[in-house]
Amino acid sequence: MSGKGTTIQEVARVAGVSTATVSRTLSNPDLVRDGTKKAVLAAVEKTGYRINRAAQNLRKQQAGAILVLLPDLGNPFFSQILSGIESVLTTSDLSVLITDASGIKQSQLVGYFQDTRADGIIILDGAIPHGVLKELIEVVPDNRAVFACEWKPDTKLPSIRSDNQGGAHQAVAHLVELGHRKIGHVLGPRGNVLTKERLTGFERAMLEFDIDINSNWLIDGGEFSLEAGAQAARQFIELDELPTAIFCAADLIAMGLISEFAKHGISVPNDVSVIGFDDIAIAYRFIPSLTTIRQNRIQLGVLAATTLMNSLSGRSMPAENNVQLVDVLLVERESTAPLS
Amino acid sequence: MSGKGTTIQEVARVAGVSTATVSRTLSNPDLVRDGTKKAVLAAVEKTGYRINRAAQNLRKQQAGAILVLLPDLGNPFFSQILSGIESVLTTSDLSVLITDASGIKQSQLVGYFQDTRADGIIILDGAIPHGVLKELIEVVPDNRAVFACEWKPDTKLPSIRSDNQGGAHQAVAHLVELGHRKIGHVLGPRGNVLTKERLTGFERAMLEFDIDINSNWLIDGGEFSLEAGAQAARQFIELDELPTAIFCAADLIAMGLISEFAKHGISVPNDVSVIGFDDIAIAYRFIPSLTTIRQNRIQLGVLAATTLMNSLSGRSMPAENNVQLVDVLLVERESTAPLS
DNA sequence: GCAAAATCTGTAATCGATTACATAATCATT
DNA sequence: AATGATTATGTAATCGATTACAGATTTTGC
Repeated sequence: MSGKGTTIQEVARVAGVSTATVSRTLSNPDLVRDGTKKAVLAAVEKTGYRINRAAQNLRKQQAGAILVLLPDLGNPFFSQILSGIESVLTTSDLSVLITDASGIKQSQLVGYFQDTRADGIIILDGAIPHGVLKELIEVVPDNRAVFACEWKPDTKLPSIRSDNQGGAHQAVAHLVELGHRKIGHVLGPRGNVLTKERLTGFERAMLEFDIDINSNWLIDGGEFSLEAGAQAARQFIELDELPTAIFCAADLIAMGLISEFAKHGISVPNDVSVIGFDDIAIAYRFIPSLTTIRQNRIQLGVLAATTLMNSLSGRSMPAENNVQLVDVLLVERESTAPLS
Repeated sequence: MSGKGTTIQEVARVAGVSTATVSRTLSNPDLVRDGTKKAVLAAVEKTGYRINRAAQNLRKQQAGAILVLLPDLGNPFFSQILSGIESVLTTSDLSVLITDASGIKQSQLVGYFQDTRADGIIILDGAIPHGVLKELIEVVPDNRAVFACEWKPDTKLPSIRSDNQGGAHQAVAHLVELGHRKIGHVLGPRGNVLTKERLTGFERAMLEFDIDINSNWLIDGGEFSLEAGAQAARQFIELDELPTAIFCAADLIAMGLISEFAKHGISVPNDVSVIGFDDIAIAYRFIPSLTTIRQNRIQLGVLAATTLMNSLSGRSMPAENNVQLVDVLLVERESTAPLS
């Protein structure tokens, strides 16, 4: 009944068997005879037994938890990915530890593994410093880390990501279809892989559509944030000529840009069309509602968690350079319009 | 050097002392002589020893983690609170487990304590069902749970919350100051404590300013979400007369409302002023930028974590019905304007 | 310099589950 | 019914840290 502090010994006593049998019944039922099994389960029920994770973890030399490393807990982009991760991991007995890379010291990160607080890690932050990652990989076996969303090009950890190039390409294609040929691009953080991929997709599309890239219209946002977009808007305004359409590397950038444009009397989409990337929740309700490239964030989370779980349980060894690409989707809304 | 799997035994051997001394040096240095201490620390350094948490937790009968229960991981409102919580707990050796109430079954929640995966819990979800909470309180000692942001009126757990009534009052006062007297209110989820408090603040202010409340303008949003706001807008539009100002129980509601108004040609703040509650990041960049009541989310998180930590470590017993009220702040932006 | 008090350190039990190995029970075969 | 093969269960060591208790060492007071 009480359940308070019942141990496996207690259950064994009640069921009239040894602790070994109780343990087997619970974790490897095939090994025990039906009658015994029933007796044990009855005893478990009666005593309200719950396993002691600390003891189990100590014995099995595991942590029972996986760590999720976010670049920024404050960015709404990540919450749905977390949902996806959670939904997978809670079906197993793994807990989810979440930590914010911004505040963390590198030794802390490695520490999670060294003192067995985490069995694996999902890295959502491609900006993780080289040194930290190197140290991490020394301590953490290959099969215990995966990248999701972002990644580091020169590592061989598995990576789950959206089709960023394809998305950027779709964005440009959409703008071209609307008649635009004066197209700008606000990039994300310098050096970020997503920035690079989306830029590559942008360039490929421009080449394909035979449009010259005007380097004045290629603006370095510096980060995936509202303020980065606002800052980019100010830079655009200083120019002699504005593009007629702008592809932003993130929804937050796009919204910051549109907002700052609005403050200067530049109207989207009348004066300029803007397309974002991500499709965060607010995009649909922004004014104007934001045309964007939707990332399937739930699926990114689910795949990352599944990949890690499988590889932890040894069910499938991750291939080196194993990349899972998740499709993106153009969502047409009101921030883009035909060239008038 | 390696650090891989060095145990306290190894350190003891290297330092030429017993494991007891190593343990004491690390967790209770006052008990050991300076010379010995130095030798032990040198050995720790040399071997790269990291404590094994599972072993420590087992022996100390603790989990080394606290659980944060969110109503909805997808809501950006919570991320900063998490930052606050994290910042406090990582300074101690506690890990942060995060879980989403929406998907969780009640037994799972209690399970975190029964199998010693969590030492304490921060509940950010006042909508937690009565049954679950009751069960939780039976299992979890009083000093191991705190409410943050939301709470249940009929429990005596400590609670850290914003001054919701005061905030609502400020919101109305702001509107009245701008000359408005036809004031509406979009409520949050039915039965939610925040909804009630903010409604009470609204009513108190209206009474104080001697304005009758028009029940047509009191609209039940149903949840704290963009769609709730949009739905409320549609209800307003059906009415014979619109209020000149609307206080929304959350920023998301306000933005949904404004967005839907815009789709119907109703302009904010020209046709109607709108004020929100929370001051989430996007509020400043929404078009129009949103006048709102700012909650100090970081501080809410910090206080919640600090309160729980103190009470876990026995440093301060939480008083029953211990409520810490955090001040809110009116942030004037462009979604409210003088009555024309 | 010596006894008593105070401080430091070591021995070994303990936390609760898992599992290698040994033993017991059951089954299959002739 | 006897044998060997198979399956089920029990015994006890183990994971790595903490801590009660005892024993050793140092300090204090005179």
